Amino acid sequence: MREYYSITELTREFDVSTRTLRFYEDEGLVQPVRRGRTRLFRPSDRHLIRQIMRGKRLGFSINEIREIIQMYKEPPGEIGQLNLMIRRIEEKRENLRQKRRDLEETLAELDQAEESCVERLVELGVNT
Amino acid sequence: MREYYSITELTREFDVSTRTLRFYEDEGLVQPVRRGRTRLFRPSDRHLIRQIMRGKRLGFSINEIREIIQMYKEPPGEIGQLNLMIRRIEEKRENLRQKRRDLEETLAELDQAEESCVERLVELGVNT
DNA sequence: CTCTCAATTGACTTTTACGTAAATGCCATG
DNA sequence: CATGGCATTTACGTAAAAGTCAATTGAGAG
Repeated sequence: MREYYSITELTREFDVSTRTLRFYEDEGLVQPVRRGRTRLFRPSDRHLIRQIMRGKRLGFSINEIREIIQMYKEPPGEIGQLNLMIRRIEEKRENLRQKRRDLEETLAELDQAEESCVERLVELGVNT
Repeated sequence: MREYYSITELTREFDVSTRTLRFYEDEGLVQPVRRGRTRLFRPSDRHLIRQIMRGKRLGFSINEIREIIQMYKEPPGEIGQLNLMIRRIEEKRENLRQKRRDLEETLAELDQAEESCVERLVELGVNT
């Protein structure tokens, strides 16, 4: 496992701009270490970026992504906090399950749409 | 089946503002008929709004939603257009399948996170 | 040391998706 | 008829998430 990644390496890997990665740093989503002023991203930062991109593709806002990332971290030590955390996780999961339903419905409708197109194509093919 | 819905009925049903529905009209996503200046939404408009909301929950932009809605419509009559449409639909489906993978991964990680919390809770419970 | 090139910082701009306010229309009800 | 309750239009505002640009800076090659 590599120890450090440069910012441009990661911009290439994830197809984002340096501006974006710095923005994520400003937002506290990643904390690359510094050698002088140069950012050195560790594997853990890289993994976080992967999770951020996933969140983005799913349409989560930066704040929501921040929340989700919080959940991946070490569980808190206090019982109240733990219960709160569990409740939040359950909420997010329900949210994701809703997205999954939306997704399946949309896929189903697109299947239908494609079928209509293919049928129409067959009709046209037959009439030629 | 109801013939018409008022704008406020729909704002309540979908929990959006009138501004939003008018915005969707400006964007050409719905075309309610008019009685005088008053908008009358038909069942088809209502169905479109449902699809729009689904798209939004999945993180699609207005433009992407517009594209998807295009796909649900009557297939075009010309062969070239049909083939193009089919290709586009396939692209969207691939896009959705990616989202599904993202979603499953995120759900899996949240499962893990919750488990960690519960374990931690058990430890604390035992030590008390 | 100088040159160069990538990296950084900070400021300003842009796009998307609405929110909000003001002024006004339409109409049923007391 | 005036009052309340939706509706409409026009216009300006705004938050999120970067994009863009300019001015520096630092580190390594020669």
